[in-house]
Order: sequence, then structure tokens, then C-alpha cells
Amino acid sequence: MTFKSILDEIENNLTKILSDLSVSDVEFSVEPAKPGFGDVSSNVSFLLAKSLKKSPKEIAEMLSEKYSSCTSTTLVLKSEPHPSGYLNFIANWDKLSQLIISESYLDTCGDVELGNGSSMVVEHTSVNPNKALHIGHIRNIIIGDTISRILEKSGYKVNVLNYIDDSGLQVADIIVGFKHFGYAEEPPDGKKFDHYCGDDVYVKTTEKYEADSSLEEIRKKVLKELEDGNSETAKFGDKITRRVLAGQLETCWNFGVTYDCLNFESQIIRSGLWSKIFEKLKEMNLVEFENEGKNGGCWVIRGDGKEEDKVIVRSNGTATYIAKDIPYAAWKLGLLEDPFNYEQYENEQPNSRVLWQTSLKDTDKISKDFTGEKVVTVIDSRQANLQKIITTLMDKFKSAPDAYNHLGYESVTLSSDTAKTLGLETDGKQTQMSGRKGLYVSADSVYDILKEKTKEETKKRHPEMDDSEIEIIAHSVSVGTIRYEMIKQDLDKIITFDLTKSLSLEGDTSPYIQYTHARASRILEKSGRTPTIDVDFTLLKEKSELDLIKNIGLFNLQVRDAANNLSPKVIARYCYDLAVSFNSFYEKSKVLDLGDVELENSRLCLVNSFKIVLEKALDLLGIQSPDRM
RNA sequence: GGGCCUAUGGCGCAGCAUGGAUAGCGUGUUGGACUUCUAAUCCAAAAGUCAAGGGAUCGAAGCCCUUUGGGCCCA
Repeated sequence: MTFKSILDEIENNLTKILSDLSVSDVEFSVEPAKPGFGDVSSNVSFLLAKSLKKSPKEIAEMLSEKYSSCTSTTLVLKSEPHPSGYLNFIANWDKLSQLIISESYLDTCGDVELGNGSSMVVEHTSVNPNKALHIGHIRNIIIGDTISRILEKSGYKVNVLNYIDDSGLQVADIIVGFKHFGYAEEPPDGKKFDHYCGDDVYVKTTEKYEADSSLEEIRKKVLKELEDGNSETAKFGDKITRRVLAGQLETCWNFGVTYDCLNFESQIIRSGLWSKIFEKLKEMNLVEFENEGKNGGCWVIRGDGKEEDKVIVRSNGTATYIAKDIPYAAWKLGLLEDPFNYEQYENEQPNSRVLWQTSLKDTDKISKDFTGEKVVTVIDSRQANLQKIITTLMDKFKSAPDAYNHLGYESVTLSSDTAKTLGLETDGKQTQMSGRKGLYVSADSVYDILKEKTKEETKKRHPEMDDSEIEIIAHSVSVGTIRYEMIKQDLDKIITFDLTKSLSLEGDTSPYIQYTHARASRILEKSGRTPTIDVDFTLLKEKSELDLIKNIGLFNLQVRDAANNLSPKVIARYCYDLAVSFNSFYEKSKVLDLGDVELENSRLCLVNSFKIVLEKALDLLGIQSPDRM
């Protein structure tokens, strides 16, 4: 067990004391204490103040006295009433340290029993395959990837999906560029294909539309042709989008993000899934036919109360954009018979996780189950309206609340300085990125810049290091920096990306945390020993040591919190706090050459414990833990 | 016109779900610490009417109402 052991012990004892006082139904808290207030705090006295008609201070004193006569207390040394009314507890660290550190050496350390093996779909990325990923897409991808790691750690069987919208307007646009405006199929001088399509073909094609509105006709024609899977246009589109997709996936993989299945929109359309679900929706009365009014002749989803009705099929029989998302949402929840076969994706993912893709070919007679009892869809909050409709609809469809979850987040905008370098004057205001206007910073370029910077930094510190090792370190630091920047703040905060400011490597950043890991590794390496847990834990009694142990013991509580709230930043903050407490320990307590073998062993054991837990916590963020930096 | 998000030291953020103690952190500024297990580190100082107003509460950064600034979505 971990720090939770002492929380549980206190909670049980307090509950018992309360029942002796014949007070029940009090939902008091038992939490790790703020610094300076012991180890554990409870607010129980405040909650009793009214019913017992005493001040919180008096109650805390009374409870503290009763607590001291509790027999089943092994982890608490004593309880202390605080004049404010809080009831604080001092831990018996001799025992608690041993519990926490031994636990940290286990493979299961940090595991949480929440999912109990139930399946969960996490869909993220889902970028139109007509351009390279930019830094805004990266926020989506990193949030999704981190959440899926956290859910896996919490006992869910997670299926990670990437929806490939390969039949929309944006794809039509680059096809027009290639077919009608004569863009060469091969990018110039070795440019990555996804960058070429996004920077050159897409941006310049849309510029031409703006200059000449008669070109709209071509665009519409191409879009229409895309719908017929056997058309030349569709085949050409398929070839192009798959090549762009390969480029996008290469970027994702570089960032440590992998998937289980790619779902192609074109195949969802051709599978006839929509008509099946439309029939079902009609049967279940979840859609209704409107006879009159402004929506006369349309099929609509009735709005709740003050919400307006949403048209899903127009009077001319065409489906609206809302309708496009419904079949996929239902498929993800396993509400429909699966129309797909599956084949392995042609390129292998770096971590050997097998990547599948949907197929309509009869030759791929492989069936798979990538659905989930629950679904998390990571899409930015600009789509909150649409997602709300789908959520309500799906919860009714499955008749399970919380089956479909939209995990929204605010967008990444460009700082005025960075916008200026891309040729846009913004009067000091931040600005939304736009793939269509070419206003974005690509993920690959941020990575490249960062990698150059970290390479230099590493070389400066380790002139003797060979290039391949520097390469590996620079990679993990660059990826870490970007990943950490994307999830360290709340999902509903806008990230203003600034090309120079966002590349800081000091303070509350991934390199800070990774560096701390390298420090720990170095101590262990230099000691020349393999730490064991067969040490005297009572020797660890410095404040900085106990703080560190406490933080180590909070790991599983943090994972649970992050999973329950779908909040990746919880783990980011945890990693940072853990690193801070290690650095404090590092400054105050030497580990090696103490002339006291017992103490050295105990501290080495602690250092190793920290290293193990930090590594696991960073892994939840998809950040690697280098041994040297 | 309707809806969603947001406001906390100069700047960027945490804390808010579940009200209680001394509002934390990074950055920037000023000063200090490398012959030491790596200074991508650490220590210290200055810097806050928690947007404004009101309400319920013994008690509000947090809950409720109103207003304002910023961002977004729909019409």
C-alpha cells in the first residue's frame, strides 16, 4: 500500500469514533496535509460544529483525545488539534516509509483499480489528411495519448482510434490543386509530403478560389466524385490522403503516440452505416419528421427545452454535417453490427503496438473489436455544440449515462510575435491558427528547432559524449518539452504559442523533471551498487526525505484523480512536485561517501524508489527518462 | 439575439469539483551558492483589494445572482 494506507486508517478510526458519538452521515475529508500542518489533515471538526454546538477547536481537541486511545493505529504517531479547527495527524514514518518504498519497487506500483478490464475507446488526432500536423493538432494528440495511458494504468482496456476524414472539402481542395492547377505529385527537394500538401497545394489552391469564384464549380464536382469509391478521383484521392496520413503518423510516432485502429470516413460512408443507424433512430423515435415550419420536410433531433431542433436530413434528402458524426459515434460504442473487416497498417509503429485499419475488402476477413463500453472523444471545444448533441443522442441510444464523453479543450493560438514571423500583423493580439491560410507552426518544425537547441545544450555539458547518445537525449528532451507544454495547464485554458518563449528548458518544464531523473540515475550509477529494500528505514528522518517519501506514496492517488477527472495535468503537476521534492532532498542530504554504510543504503533505496516512480509517472505523460543529460 | 469557456503578483499558471489554517508555483527583477552525488539545480528578497458589485454562510479565491473585459460556438 501507499500513502493511502494512512488515510484509510485515519478514516476508519474517525468513522468509528463518530459512531461511538452516535454521529453518522458526515462526509469528512482525510487528506495529505499542507506543509507545516503535520502529515494528514481532516476537516471533520468543522462539519460537526453545528450538530454538537461546539467550536471546531473544541471538537478537534475532543476528537484528538479520543483518537489517542484508538487501538488500531499503527501508522499514526499522534493526532494534533489545530486552533483553527483542523485535526492533524503525524505519521509513524518508521513504518510508513517502509510501506511506501517497498510498494514503489513493485511492477504494479501506481496501478489503480477503476476500469477492472472494461473497454474504453479514446479517439483523438482525427486531422484531415491534407496537411502536416501543426502545434494546435499536437495539443489534441498529446491530450488523447496521455489520457489513454492514464486510463490503461487505471485498469481499462483502451482502444485508441484515429478518425481519418478523407472525403471532405479539405481533401477535395488538394485534389483540385493536383488535378486542375498542375501541382506536381512529387514534392520539391525532399520536402515531406504532408508539408508539401499543406504548405503549397492546399494554401495556394484556396487562394485561387478566393481570386476566382467560378472555380467553386470544380471543387463541388470533385467533392461529388469523391463519394463514389470507384471513380478515378476517389482512387487518386485515396492515394494522396494515405500518403499524407503516413506523414502525419510519422510525426505522431516521433512524439511517442501510437494507435490501435484507423477509421476511414470514406469507408464509413460506403459501408451504409448511416442508413442503418437512421432506421434505428427512427424506430427509437430519436429523430422525427417535421411536417411544417422552417424545418418542414426535414428529419430533426428534438432540442431539449430551450434548445433548437437540429436538422439531420434536409428536405432534399441530403444528410447534414451532424449526421456524418452519428454513425461513427454509434460504432465506437458498439451499438451497430460491425460492417468492417480489418487489415494491418502497412508501416509498423515504433513500440510494436499493432496498428489496424478498417477495410471493406472481402479479402481482409479479419474481424476485430475496437469498440468500447465507454467512449472518450478528444475534440476542441469549438465543437462543443455538436458534441453535446451527439452525447445526448448516444446516451439515449445506449440508454447508459456517461457512455459517450466529449473531452473538450481550448485551442492553441499564435502569439503576435510568432504570427508576425509568419507574415501577419495582429496589433499585439494572439491569433487563431489556420491551415487554409497557411497560418500555423508545424509540429515537425517545432521539434526540429527544439532538438537543435537541446543538442547544443547537451554538447556543452558533455563534450565527450558521442553523437548518437546526444541524439537520443536531445530527442527525448525535445519530445518531453513539447508534450509537457501541451498538458501542464488546464484543458480550458488557451495556449498562446510563441516560437521563442515556448521553448524554455528551465523551471516548470519537462527538462527540469527529466534532469532530476538523470541526477538520481547518476547517484545510483556512481554508488556501484544495486539498491535493495532490505534497509533500515528509520534512518530516513530528515524533513526533505520524508517529504520525498510522501510524494512517492501519492502516486496512485494522483493516477486515480487524473483518470476520474480525465485530467492529464494532474499527472504533470505530480511529476513536477515529485521532482521538486527530490531536488530539495538532493541539496540537503548527500547520499554517497557518507562514511555510514547503513545510512547510505537507506538513502540509495530512497533514490531508487524515486527514480522508479518518476519514470512510471513520466511514462504516463509519454515522456522518457534519460539517465544522463 | 441564444449558448459555452475564461479573469488569481509585471507575464504565464496551480488551487475552485468536495467552502475552513499562512493563496502556492514558474518566469521576470534584485542578491547569493559550482574544487562537492551534474548549476537544465538550489537558497533568499521585493511583488496579490483572487475582475467589479451584491447575496446565502460562523467562515468565500472557491457557492448563488448581476455587471464588465477577453476568447469561442450557434443564429
